[in-house]
Amino acid sequence: MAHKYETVAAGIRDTIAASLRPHDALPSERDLMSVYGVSRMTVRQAIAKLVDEGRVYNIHGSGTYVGSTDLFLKTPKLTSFTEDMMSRGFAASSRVLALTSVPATGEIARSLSIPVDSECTHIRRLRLADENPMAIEDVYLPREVLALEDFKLTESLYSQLDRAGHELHRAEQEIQAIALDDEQSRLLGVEPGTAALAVTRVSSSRRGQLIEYARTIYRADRYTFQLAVTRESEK
Amino acid sequence: MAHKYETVAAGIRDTIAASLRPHDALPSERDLMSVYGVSRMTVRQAIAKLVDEGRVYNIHGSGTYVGSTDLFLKTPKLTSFTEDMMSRGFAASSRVLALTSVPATGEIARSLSIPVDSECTHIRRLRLADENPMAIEDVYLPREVLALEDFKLTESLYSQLDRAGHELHRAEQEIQAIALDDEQSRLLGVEPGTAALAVTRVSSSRRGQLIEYARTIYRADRYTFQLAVTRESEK
DNA sequence: AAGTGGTCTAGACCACCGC
DNA sequence: CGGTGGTCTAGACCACTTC
Repeated sequence: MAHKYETVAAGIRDTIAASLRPHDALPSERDLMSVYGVSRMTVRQAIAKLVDEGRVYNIHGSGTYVGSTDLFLKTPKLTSFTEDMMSRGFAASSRVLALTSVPATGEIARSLSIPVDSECTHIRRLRLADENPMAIEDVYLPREVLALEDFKLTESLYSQLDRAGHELHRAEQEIQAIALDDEQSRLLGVEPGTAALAVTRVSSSRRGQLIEYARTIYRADRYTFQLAVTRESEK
Repeated sequence: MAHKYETVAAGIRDTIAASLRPHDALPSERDLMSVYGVSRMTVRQAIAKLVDEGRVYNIHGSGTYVGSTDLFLKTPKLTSFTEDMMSRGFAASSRVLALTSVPATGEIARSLSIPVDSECTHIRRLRLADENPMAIEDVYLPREVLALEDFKLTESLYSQLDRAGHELHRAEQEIQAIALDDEQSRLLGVEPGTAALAVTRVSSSRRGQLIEYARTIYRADRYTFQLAVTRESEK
């Protein structure tokens, strides 16, 4: 536990779990200062982290309160399919359908800011959750990021990118509803024309370098997208 | 402009717009202190706000940099349909399809933590963007929150809730892909069986009181959901 | 009026990056 | 090694809620 505010945040989490119920008030920030022997700013940083996690909320002038247990979703994070399935309680696996080098189409080139027809590594996988088809995933990477011959089937894509110095940090996603074509429905094991969720993602490194263009098509009956939002209290 | 950090943030925004390009470095925090005549914490608070907006990013030990212009989506906020359409460049309007008092179904009662069959105000509207059908919206409110006879067709639902002391603050949304049934497709002006996006939302006040259960069905060809995510740098 | 969270100051030291 | 952002202190005053 490196930083003090993390220690404080962990302590508050434990207090909540042990003795507080939703909408109960936390001790005041000044009380927490003396309890943990830290300055007020450190307490506030700890509380800010808990707010970000959705565990507590503030009311100016009144106090800090425990959030409702049922509304406990935090803002979604950039995750791999495997991580996403784990958090949903499934075991992830996959079948590689294609592993090729392809020229970038207009859409992919524009999204990754690379020239049209420049070489990309394309990985198409059928993604399974508890051995059942869940999604079809197409990932495109500029050859400079990961060359086809360097990709290892046995290691997760993200850890290979990490090792190559292309750690992902941020992504923009677009979520659409589509109707499955014949091939997609066959792979996912549903009727052609069935509705499905399509998530298009462009991921970048901390430095803003565009790394990955991915499109994932999920079975609508097995996958939904969840998301907590707050009202922008514009100032 | 009440607070200093907002003034600083606005100043930095202007600087970026006037003279910086993506991935250019901002002045260091210590420089910004003297430029704006504020303490370091105030500078950091301003930068934190800009990071939240997706305009800049930090690299520890190196500097603060301007974000890519094209990836400029912030995390989605809790908005009314009208606000959402405005931000997408459409003029919103609506046609009320139904305005009734109904007993809460199991799903709605569970979501709002009220007894099954307790009375709810139900508002069903066809939502239009630039006069074209965009979505069908069903909103359910506990009678205690807003009684049927108190609802005014001429005023936005959210401002009525505000006045009644039920200001919305947070919501959880679930996004699904569905196939439209006959009635839905007729209202939206598309073929039956077409894929559509369904967003189910449970909204609560700052105090955690559950206020609103809403389900909105969007035409998939006119509406997509956009969302920026970051990788959880777990510590 | 008392107590709460929100903003702000003027310092300090640490962890990391790049030369 | 110098400069950067990240953490932290010990105060202060302000804005808001509650009684």
